[in-house]
Amino acid sequence: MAGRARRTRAFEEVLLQVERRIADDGLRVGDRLPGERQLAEQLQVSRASVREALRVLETLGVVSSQAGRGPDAGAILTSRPDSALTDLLRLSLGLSSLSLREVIDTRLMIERWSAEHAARGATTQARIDAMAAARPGATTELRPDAVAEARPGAMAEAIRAMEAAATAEEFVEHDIAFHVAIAEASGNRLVAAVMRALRDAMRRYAIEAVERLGDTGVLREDHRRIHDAITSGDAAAAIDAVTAHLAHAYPELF
Amino acid sequence: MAGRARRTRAFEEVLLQVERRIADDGLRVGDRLPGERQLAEQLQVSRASVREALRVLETLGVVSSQAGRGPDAGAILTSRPDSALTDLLRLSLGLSSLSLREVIDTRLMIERWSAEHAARGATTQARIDAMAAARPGATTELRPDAVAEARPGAMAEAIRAMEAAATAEEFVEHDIAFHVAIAEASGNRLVAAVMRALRDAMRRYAIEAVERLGDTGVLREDHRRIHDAITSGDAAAAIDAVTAHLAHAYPELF
DNA sequence: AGCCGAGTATGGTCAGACCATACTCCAGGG
DNA sequence: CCCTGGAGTATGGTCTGACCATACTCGGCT
Repeated sequence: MAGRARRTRAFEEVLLQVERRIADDGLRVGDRLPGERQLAEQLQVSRASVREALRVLETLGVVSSQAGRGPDAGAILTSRPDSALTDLLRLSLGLSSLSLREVIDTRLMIERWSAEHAARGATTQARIDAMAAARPGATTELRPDAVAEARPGAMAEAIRAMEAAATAEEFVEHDIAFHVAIAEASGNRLVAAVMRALRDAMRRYAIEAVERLGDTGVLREDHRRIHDAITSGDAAAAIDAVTAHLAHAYPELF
Repeated sequence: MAGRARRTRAFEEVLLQVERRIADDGLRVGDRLPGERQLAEQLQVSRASVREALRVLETLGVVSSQAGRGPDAGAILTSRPDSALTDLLRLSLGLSSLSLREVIDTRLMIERWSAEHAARGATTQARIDAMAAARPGATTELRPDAVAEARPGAMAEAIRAMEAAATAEEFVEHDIAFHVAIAEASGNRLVAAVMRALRDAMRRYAIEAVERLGDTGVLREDHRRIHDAITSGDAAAAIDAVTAHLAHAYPELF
């Protein structure tokens, strides 16, 4: 080893091996990884190094650890990229390595895309409803076989909740639910995950924006327009509506 | 603690405290965190727990650790969300929790947006060139104060390199560089980071697609069209060109 | 049959040691 | 005076071994 590139750390080797094992053994969500002690012995590293690798995988939303015994214990493969994305964006914003402007521009891109595709998909809403009926609960887990994560009534429900919201915090909470529902209705889980992460990371700024605005009437009216456009399958109107909505929410950036 | 929610682990507490310290002390990229031993004593946890937290932050691209002594040693705050995004996407694809279709649809969204904004920004290219002249090197670090990461000649350079590529791997390498350059030319670092992550995570599939295609003539012609549209500031043409390009690269998905 | 406690496998945490790395500083020679 | 080389040291990287907390498993007792 010439030494100009840092020697691979032990936990990185574990990471590689675990990823290779996932690919080679065709491991799927729900499968279990070997225990920390066993993995340490197999890979000839200390348990501490194995733990660091598992912590990384947990951060990336790939595994979930559970103490105790039985089928649910140990490191289980999962798939929740949302929280990793959220942490990433929140910390990047905190370090000012991303400007609010860039984040909101990105959000506008995603909102327009989501609204368009949600509207286009509205014609097949009946099919989605039928599949959604089989959903076990409000799990946020991304499941490989799910065709759509969309909860049919989620958008309307969020609109109602916003009417009843007493504080900016409450309002923003349901506002996030509304916009995430649109992204989920687009049928693309990656886009939905990014939307969720963006909104979670921006929560603080959204609350400030609402407080600065004072009256949420304009925003609520926007939501109704967006909802109507999507449910009636009018993609062009949906795009216009979300664009106007963002301009209303962040007038200083437009 | 009622116990229904798992007790916070030690490293999570460290994570919270470090993030709080970043916010409260106004730490910026380049600043140093206390050493592992010192942090462990301050927070009354073991060094192993501190290390697990640092590993998480490193995964999220927020810190970078360097052994030894001096100003560059220790845990330094950085901002490289790209690799975290890449790992996230690659592992999600590996676990089949995201379909290739979803990833490519997302890519199309970003490509269209990037091409459009890169074309719009082409008129201010002279200004960007001037700022780029002051760039120290080809660092991939996201710097807070950078207005644009765009390297002026990057697109043309990648096009030339693709002409000379002998293998699918080589071709894809420069293809990635080309598309990332477009995203960087849009001036939005978050979008550029997502593009880079998408392409890195998809590298394997892109190589397969190129091999399946056999002849890269169509793709190379597309690249020229895209480049021309962007440099001439024709946003509509740029959008059309990238859309056609993606359809050529993945005919089976359109 | 049912319940309850011992056993045990699993992750969570800690303490302490040692190694590798890379800068700092100072003594000695040129 | 400057330069060079080695000792000193602060930092991350790794390992060992221990103990705790949790939660299932199993067997024996009622």
